[in-house]
Amino acid sequence: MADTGTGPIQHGESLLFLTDEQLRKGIEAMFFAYRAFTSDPDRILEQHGYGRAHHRAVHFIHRAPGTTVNNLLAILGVTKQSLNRVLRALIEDGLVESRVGKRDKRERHLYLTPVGAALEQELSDAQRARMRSAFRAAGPEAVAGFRQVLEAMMDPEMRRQYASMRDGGQ
Amino acid sequence: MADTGTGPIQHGESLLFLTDEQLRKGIEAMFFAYRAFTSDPDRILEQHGYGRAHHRAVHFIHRAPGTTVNNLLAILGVTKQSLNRVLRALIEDGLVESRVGKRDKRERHLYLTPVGAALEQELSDAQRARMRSAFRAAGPEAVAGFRQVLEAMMDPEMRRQYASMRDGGQ
DNA sequence: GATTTTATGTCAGTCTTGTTGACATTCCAA
DNA sequence: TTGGAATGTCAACAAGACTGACATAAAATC
Repeated sequence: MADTGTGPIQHGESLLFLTDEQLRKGIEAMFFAYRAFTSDPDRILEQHGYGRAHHRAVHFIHRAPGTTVNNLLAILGVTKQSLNRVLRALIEDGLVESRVGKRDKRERHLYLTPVGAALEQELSDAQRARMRSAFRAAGPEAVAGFRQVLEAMMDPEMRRQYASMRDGGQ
Repeated sequence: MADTGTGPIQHGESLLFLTDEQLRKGIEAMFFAYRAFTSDPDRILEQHGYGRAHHRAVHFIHRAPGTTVNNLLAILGVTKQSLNRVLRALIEDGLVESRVGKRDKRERHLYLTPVGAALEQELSDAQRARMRSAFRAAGPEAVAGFRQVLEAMMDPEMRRQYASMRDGGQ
C-alpha cells in the first residue's frame, strides 16, 4: 500500500499514464461514453414504452435462448421482483415466451418471439452502429486496448460471466 | 450505407475487428465494466445515504468550483428540478455551499465544503483505485486505445464537454 | 412418505432519480 | 417601466430499483 498513485513514480519505465489526472480523465471518459452508449437504445425503447431493464432482458435472452429466470437474474444482477416485473410485461406483450422446463418443471425457459427478436434487432443495430463507428475511427489496436482495459476493470466473477455465456438450453 | 457490418468485408486490410461478433463483445464489455466501475462508489454512497446523482454533482463541483446550477445541468444532462433535489440535500447536509452570484444575482455558484470535499475524496479514491489497477494491468498502449474508443463513442457535443471543462468562477 | 430445499411468481411498501407544471426572482432590453 | 428571458425552487408524479413476506410447485433428501 505504499504507492497510492498520488503522483508519478518512476521505476525505470514511464508510469505517467497512472497519474491521478490520467485516471480522472479515464473516469470521466467512462461517464460520458456510457451515456452516449445507452442514448440510442433509450430513444428506441421510449417509443415502445419500455426502459433499459427491458433492453437488458431482451439482449441476454437473445444471446442465450432458453435461459432460465435464475440464470438471467445472475447475469443482470437485479432482484427477482425487479426482473419479474419486466418479464411479465414482455410476456404479456408477446415479445418473450416462457416455457416450462422439460426435465425440471419448476424452471421457466425464456425465448424471444419473432416480435421480440425484431425489437432486439432494432436495438442492437442502433448500438452496433455507434460501436462500429467508434471502432472504425479508433482502429484495431485501440479497440484491443479498449477491450483489455474494460476487462481488467471487471470483478473476477463478472469477468467469468462476460467471457463465457453459453448454458440455458433445456 | 452499403456496409452494414453484418459480415467481415476485406478492403485489402483486415477489418475483422468490425464484425458483429466483435461489436457485440464490445457492447457487453461496456455493460459489465460500467457496472464494476460504479460498484465501489455505490457502496460508499449507500453508507452515507446518497445515490449516484449525488456522486455526479459532487464530482463536477469538485472539478469546477464555483460552477453555476445551469452549468452543472448541461454537464449532467438532467432536468434542473432533478438536480435541484440532489443539491438541496447536499446543501442541507453541509456538503455543498451555494453562493448568490455577485454579477448576476440569479445565479448560484456552487462549492464543496470541507465535509463535501472529504466525501469527494473518499469516492474518487475508490474509483481511481479500480481504474489504476485496470490501467496498470492493461498497460499504457491499451489505456491509450481505451481512451480513443471511448472518445470516439461520444456525441460531438459531449466530446466538447469532456475535453474542456473549466469555467465556473463568478 | 414426510420434510426440506429450490425455482419461480406475487403483493405491498419504500427509495432514488428521472419527468412536467407552476411559480418566484432577477436581469435586460424595448 | 414594463414585459420577456433566464435562473432557480417547490410540488406532484412515474419508472424502476430495493426489501420483506408469502404462495406454489417440483425436486431432493431423510
